[in-house]
Amino acid sequence: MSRMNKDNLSNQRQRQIIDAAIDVFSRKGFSEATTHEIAKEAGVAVGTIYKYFNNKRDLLVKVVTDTVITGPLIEILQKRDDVDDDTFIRSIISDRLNFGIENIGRIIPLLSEILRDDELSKRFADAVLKPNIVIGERYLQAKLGSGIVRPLNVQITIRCIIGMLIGFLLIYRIEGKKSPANSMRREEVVDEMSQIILHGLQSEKT
Amino acid sequence: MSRMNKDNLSNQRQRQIIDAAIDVFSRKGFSEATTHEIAKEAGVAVGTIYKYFNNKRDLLVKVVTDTVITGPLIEILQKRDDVDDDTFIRSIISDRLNFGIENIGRIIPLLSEILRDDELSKRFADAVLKPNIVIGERYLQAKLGSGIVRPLNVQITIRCIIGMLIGFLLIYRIEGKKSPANSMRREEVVDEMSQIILHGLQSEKT
Amino acid sequence: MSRMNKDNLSNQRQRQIIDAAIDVFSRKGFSEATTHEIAKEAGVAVGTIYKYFNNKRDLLVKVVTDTVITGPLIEILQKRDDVDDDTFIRSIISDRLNFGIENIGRIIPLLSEILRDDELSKRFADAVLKPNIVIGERYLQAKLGSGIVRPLNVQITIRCIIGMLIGFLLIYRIEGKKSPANSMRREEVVDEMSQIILHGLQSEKT
Amino acid sequence: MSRMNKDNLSNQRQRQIIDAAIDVFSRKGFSEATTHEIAKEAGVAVGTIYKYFNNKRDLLVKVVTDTVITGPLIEILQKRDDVDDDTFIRSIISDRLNFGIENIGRIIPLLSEILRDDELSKRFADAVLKPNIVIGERYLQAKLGSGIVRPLNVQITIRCIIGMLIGFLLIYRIEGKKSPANSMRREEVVDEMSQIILHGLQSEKT
DNA sequence: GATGAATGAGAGTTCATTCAT
DNA sequence: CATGAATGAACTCTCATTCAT
Repeated sequence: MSRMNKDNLSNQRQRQIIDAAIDVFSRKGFSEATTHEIAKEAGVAVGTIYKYFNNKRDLLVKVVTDTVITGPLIEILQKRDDVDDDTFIRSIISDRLNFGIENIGRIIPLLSEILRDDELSKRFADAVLKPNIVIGERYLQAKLGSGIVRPLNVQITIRCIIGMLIGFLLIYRIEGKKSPANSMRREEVVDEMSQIILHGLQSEKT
Repeated sequence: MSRMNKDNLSNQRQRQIIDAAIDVFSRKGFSEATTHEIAKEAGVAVGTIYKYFNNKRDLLVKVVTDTVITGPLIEILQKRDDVDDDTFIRSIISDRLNFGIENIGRIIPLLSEILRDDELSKRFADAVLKPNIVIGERYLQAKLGSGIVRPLNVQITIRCIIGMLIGFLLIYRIEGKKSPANSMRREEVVDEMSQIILHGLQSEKT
Repeated sequence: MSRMNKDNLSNQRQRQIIDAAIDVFSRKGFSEATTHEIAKEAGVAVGTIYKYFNNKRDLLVKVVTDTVITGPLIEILQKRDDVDDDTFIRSIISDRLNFGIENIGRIIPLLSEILRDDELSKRFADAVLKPNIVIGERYLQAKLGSGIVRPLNVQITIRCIIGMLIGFLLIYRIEGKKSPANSMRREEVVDEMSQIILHGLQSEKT
Repeated sequence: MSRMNKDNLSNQRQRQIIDAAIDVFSRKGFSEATTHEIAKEAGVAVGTIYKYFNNKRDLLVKVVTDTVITGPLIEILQKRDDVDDDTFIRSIISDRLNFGIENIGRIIPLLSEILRDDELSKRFADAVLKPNIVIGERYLQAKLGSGIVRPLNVQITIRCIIGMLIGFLLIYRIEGKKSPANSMRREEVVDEMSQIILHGLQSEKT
C-alpha cells in the first residue's frame, strides 16, 4: 500500500474517532463520556483511540479545536469591504447565527467544556476570540475614524457584539423548543439582531 | 439545646457544605469535584454531606439554585418607573454586570454545568431566564406602544440584550486578566453597553 | 420511681428493640438490616439500642437466642410417659410442626443466620439441638431395650427425625404459597409425618 | 490466538472467579464477602470480575446455580427401574447423602443464602426442589398403586423424605466435628436413613 | 438514660489506560 | 497497526458506632 493510501486510511480512522467523540462529548459531556462508547460509535477498538491520541483529554482538545475553533469564522470578516456597512454587518451576523443555530447541539456543549478548562479557554481565546475581536476592532476603529459610527470604546463594543451572538445562542439552547426564534424565519432574527447593533433601541426620530 | 439552636446548627452545617460545594464545583466542575474534597473544605465528614443531600447531584442542584437562580435579578426590574428610560436601562446593566463580574468565578462555571444538564437548564430557564425575559418584554412593549423605541420584535430584542450581558461576561471570563475591561472603570463599561443598547452603533447625526 | 418500675421500663425498652430486631432481621437478614430501621421500628433512637446491646451482632445473638433457642421445645418431651408411643410421637410432631409453621417467617430466616455463623451455630447446637437429641436418644434407647422398635442406630435415627422436621419446614418455606401443605388440614400433615416415622413406607401387610 | 483459545481463556477466568466466589461466599456469606477478597483469591483484579458478571449478586446467583442447582440430582432417579425398591431408595440416599457430606462446606452456606433471597429461593424451588419432588411423587404413586407401600399422602411423604435428607445434612453441619456420623462408616448412615424411610421405627414383628 | 447528628472506614462499582496477541 | 481483556486507582455512597447534649 502506498504511503498516500496509508495516510488516508490513518486520517480516516482519526476522523471516525473525532466524529464519534464530538457526538459523545456533546451528548454526555467530557467526564460522562467513556472511551468505550466513543470507540463503539467510531467502530474501532478502545486501544485504537490511544494510537491516535495520548489520552481522553487530548481527544477533547482535538475535538474542541476542530469543531469550535477551526470554524470558518474569520473568512467573511476578511472578505471584501466593497459592501456597505449595514450589509456587511448583517452578513456577518447571518453567517455566525446560522452556523451557531445549525450546530447548536455541539457548539454549546463544547463551549461548556471550554468554560471549565483553563487550557481550553486559553486556546479558545487565542484561536477564536482574539482573531475575531482584533478584526472587529480594526473594522470599528476605521469606521470610528470616518465618523460613520458614534464615538465609542472599540474594545468594549466589539466584545458586546460578539457577546450578544454567543449569549443569544446560549439562550436559544437553554430555551430549547420553546424559543420564539423557532417560530420565525431565520432572516428575521438576523435582521433584528443587526438592527440592534446598528441602531440600538432608539426611535428613528431621535 | 433548644429547638432554635438545633435548627441554626443544622442550617449552619448545610451552609458550610453548600459554600464548600460552590467553591469546589466552581474550581473543578461537577464531575471532577469529589465528595471528599467538598467535605474536607466544609470541615465535615463525607457522611455528613449525605445527611443534608441525597447525593452529589442534589448538592449541585442546590448550589446552582442558590447561586445562580436565586439572584436579586428581578428586583430592580420591578422598581419604580419614575426614572427616565436611559437611567433605568443603565441601572439594570450596571446591576447585572457588577453582580456578574463580582461573582464571575462562580457564575460561569455553574453556567457551564447548567448548559450540560437538561434538568438544570430547565430550572434555569424557568427560574431565571423566563421571568427576566417576561419583564423585559413587557417593558419594551410599553415603550414600543408609546413610540419611544423604534419598531422591533420584542421577543428577539430582549433575548439579544440579555444575551449580550451573558455573552460579555462569558468573554470576560475567558479572556481572564487580559480583558480590557480590567483596565477600565466599571462605570465606563456599563456606559458603553448601555449606549449600544440605546443607540446601537450609529452616529448621532443619523 | 421505684427500682421495680425502672427495671420494668428498662425491660420493656429492651423488649421493644428485640421485637423490632426479630422483625427486621427476618425480613432483611442480618447484614441488610440497619440499626436505624430497627430503632425506627422499635420507636427508639439509634443510640438507645447501644445502651442495651454492645453492638448489632449482640442484638442478633439475643434475637436468635430468644426466638429460636429459648423455645418450648423440651417441655413436651419431658412430659409424662403415661401415653402410648404413637400418641406421644404424634404430639411432639404436632407441637413442633405447628410452632414451625406458625413462625415460619422468623424461624427460617434466623436459621439462615445460624447456619452462617459459627458462634450462633454452636449456641444453637448446645441450647436446642443437643438437649432435644439427648432426650430423643434416651426415649428411643428405652423403646429399643423393650423391643418395641426395631434394632436401629439411635444417634442417626434421632437426627433423621429431627432433620425431617427441620427439612420439611425449610421446603415449606421455599415452596411458599405453592406448598401442598397449604391446602390440607394441619392435622393431616402431622399424621403423615408421624406415620412415616412410625412405619416408614412399608405396607401394613409386611 | 485462535477463537478457541480465547474462549478457553475466557471460560477459565470465569471459572477462577466462580471458584473463588464459592469459597469466599461459603466462608463469609454473601454480605460479608467482598469483591476485593474474591478477586484476590481468584488471582484477578477487581475490575475483571465485572467483565464477567454485572455485579456481586449476579455472581452469587451464578455460584448458587452452579453449585447447588446444577447437581446430578436427577440422574439416578431416572435410572433403570430394574432394581428392587430397597436397593433403589438406598442408592438415592447414598448418592445424595455422600454428595451433601462431601460438599457440606458449600451446600449449607449457599442454602443459607437461598433461604434469605426470594429470587434464589424461587430458582432453587424450580430447578432443584420441584424436579426431584415430581420424580419422587411419580415413583411413590406407582408403588402406591401396586400396593407395595401403605396408603399415604404422596405429596407430604416425598417432602418429608427430601426434608429428612436436607435436615440431616443441616444438623450434620451444625454439629460439626461432634456429629456421631463422623465416627461411623458412611454406609452405615445410609443404611439407617434408608431403613427409616422403608420401615419407620416399628419392630419387624408388628 | 435517651437522643440523633456526626463520623469515617470500607463497601461496590466504574473506566482510562495498558500491552500481549 | 489494531485489538479488547485486564488492570486497579479512585469514585460515590452506606451505616455501625460514638458522644455531646
